Amino acid sequence: MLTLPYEEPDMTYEPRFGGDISEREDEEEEREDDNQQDENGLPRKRGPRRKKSTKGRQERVKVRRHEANARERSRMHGLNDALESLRKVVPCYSKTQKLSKIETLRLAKNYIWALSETLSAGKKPDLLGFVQTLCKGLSQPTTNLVAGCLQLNARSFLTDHNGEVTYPGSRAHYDNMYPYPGADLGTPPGQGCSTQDSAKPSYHSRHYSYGGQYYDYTSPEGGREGHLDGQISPPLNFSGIFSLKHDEPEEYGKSGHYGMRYSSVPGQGSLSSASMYRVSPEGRLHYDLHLRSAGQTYKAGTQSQEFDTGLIANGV
DNA sequence: TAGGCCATCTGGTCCT
DNA sequence: AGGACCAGATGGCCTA
Repeated sequence: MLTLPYEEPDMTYEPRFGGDISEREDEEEEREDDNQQDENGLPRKRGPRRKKSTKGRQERVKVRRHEANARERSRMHGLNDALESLRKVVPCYSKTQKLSKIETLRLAKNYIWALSETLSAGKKPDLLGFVQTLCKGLSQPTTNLVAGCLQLNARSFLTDHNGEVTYPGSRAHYDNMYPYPGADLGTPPGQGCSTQDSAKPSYHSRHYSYGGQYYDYTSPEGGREGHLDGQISPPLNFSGIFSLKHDEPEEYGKSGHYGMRYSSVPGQGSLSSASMYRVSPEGRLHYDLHLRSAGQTYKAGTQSQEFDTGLIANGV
């Protein structure tokens, strides 16, 4: 929040701007400080000489304070800009429902951790585990937001009272929770936060697949995939596109960028036997892993080149 | 209305 | 000396 332009704070002194204060006056006052006794007549202590406060000095102090305030504002704006950039590359970016600073940092940390785990494991990630990692330590609203992006029921992976996620740890568990994708995925796009429990999807026709099962699901908007109300980039979307980041900030196209994308768009390429997901032909879950660093692009899932993490590499 | 979040000011500390 | 960085204080805005 920006407040009104800076106004002069009340000072205990009253500097006069524009006053005719000369350096000579200060020099004279500094000479006064050379006095061997303090104001109580006691011998002057060692240490930096206390300069007598004058209007000119007060004015300069005030000006410096003013400038320091401006620098501090600028510095904080830069910090906030960086934080905004971070918001755009972590899952669940929303212009209308911005993550708080602390939640952004937590989610970013979890995101990095989850991606690292995925890479080091060298096998397909368990979605539920991935999301649980993402949501670890996050507040309930943010957890709901992530759930909304994924269109999962947050209750299924909420943390316990100790702040630890309760992780069922099995695909069977997940399948039991969601025997049918519309049954309790609950949250239609755009209602991911806090309203998901009450949302009853009755509009399923889009292809949906996970864990070898194949479903059908359609967004209430009539097919605009991944559309969330105000969420211009639902990076984690479970309703046809599972995308950890599907709009890429410009700056990350220029420099290094890590991103993952899952897509079920038919005809966008199939997976090899070593692919992350294999589903029905109509709803192939396309998995991409983009690792862009120093101008290089690593893409997994569309070609049959082995990537040393176990993923399929392309363009290496 | 309380609590959360935020922007800003401010003074202290450290570094160049 | 001056700038960067930091943390505490303060007050405004928003939401449950």
